[in-house]
Amino acid sequence: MTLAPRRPGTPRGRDAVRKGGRTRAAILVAAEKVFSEGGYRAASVASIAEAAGVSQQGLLYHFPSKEALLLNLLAERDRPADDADATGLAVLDELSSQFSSSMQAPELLRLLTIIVSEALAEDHPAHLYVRNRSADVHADLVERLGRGVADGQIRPDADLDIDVVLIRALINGLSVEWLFNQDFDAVAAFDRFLRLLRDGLQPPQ
Amino acid sequence: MTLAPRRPGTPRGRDAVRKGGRTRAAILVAAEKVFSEGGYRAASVASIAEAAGVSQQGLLYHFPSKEALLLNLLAERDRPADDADATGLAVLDELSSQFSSSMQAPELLRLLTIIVSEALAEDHPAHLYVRNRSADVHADLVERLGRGVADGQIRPDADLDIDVVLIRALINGLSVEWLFNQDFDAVAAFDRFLRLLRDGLQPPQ
DNA sequence: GTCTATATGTGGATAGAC
DNA sequence: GTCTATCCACATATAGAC
Repeated sequence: MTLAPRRPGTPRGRDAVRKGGRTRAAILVAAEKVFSEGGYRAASVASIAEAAGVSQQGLLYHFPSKEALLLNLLAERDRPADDADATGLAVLDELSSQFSSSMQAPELLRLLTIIVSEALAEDHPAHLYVRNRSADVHADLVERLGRGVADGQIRPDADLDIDVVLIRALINGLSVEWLFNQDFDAVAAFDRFLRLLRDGLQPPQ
Repeated sequence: MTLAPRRPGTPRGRDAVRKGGRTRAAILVAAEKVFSEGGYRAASVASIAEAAGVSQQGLLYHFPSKEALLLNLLAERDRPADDADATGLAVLDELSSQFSSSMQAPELLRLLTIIVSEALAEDHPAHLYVRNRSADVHADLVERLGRGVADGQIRPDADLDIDVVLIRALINGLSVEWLFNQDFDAVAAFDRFLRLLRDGLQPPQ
């Protein structure tokens, strides 16, 4: 629908194309779908191209390699929640609602969950990405929970590093379990854990 | 070293070969190693054969396909602990020591952990295996914990299905975390969780 | 920007000799 | 039981036309 002429390669100044154009967006949608089915290795560039409605080489014009496609996809979809700013025990409530939200986008959840385990291999294209992402999330949670120690909401002898590992491990493990078998209430299970943890964090009265 | 003649295909009656011969055993050892690195899909039959010291076709004489190799490996290595017979809250202590033991065999732990997520895909050769194995473990834990309800050790309103999901999800999640980064004490983290859970299971005094 | 054609590699599995 | 030789499907990526 663009009537004015435009030189190839020129960045276009309209909303619809602000992030790189229709085709590129369609490829990312297709990549999310196909990568989420069986991870990076099981997916082929051709199948993603087909799902996006372009040829394989049309795809490779926008992303120079399969690896670059995955990394761009992660950078674009795996955004940290920008409203994650609770501190102290309120972090636990925030985690509950974030977990609940993540299950409203099962395809993205499945993509991220599968990639984490697949990326255990050091030669996996997302190995460093997952490692850094985990470390960032960990440090952020420890820091924000830690502010609850300062104001006496959390007992001073709490080992927040261990508890944050528990939180992150459980989110990952429950996601796997839920992706395998959706007839249990993963949010209720997570909330059960958060109650147990809260009881363990509160100072003795 | 077998001096007596032996017809091909005849089952041999000696200890060293009770389970199928040296070559077969060497192939299973190699398969455990290679599959544990990056899962089923990333492994090639040729690389397993090379690690076992046979040709690819020598391997395929013993296992008719890559898929059969994985399934045989799982059937042979993923044995349930035969001394898992605790009941009530003692199940939690048993789980702690089982988890600790599993980390003494990091290669097997890595194999099993990676396969679980990889097998989320319905066309994965181990999909049904993992599904059934999880269900069996789940039912067994619920049953043995449940006997603690009968004798008043565990509060009668406990939701053991949810708590067993937490246990299994956490074991998987902590395994992933530990395989990524071995400089934290995964057993201490698991024990911390088990203490929280125990406090939540005990009847109000 | 998107395509056809193709280079190049690697995978799993079969046939048949020894 | 183990090997060599080979087949065939499929994968990623490049070259170049339009």
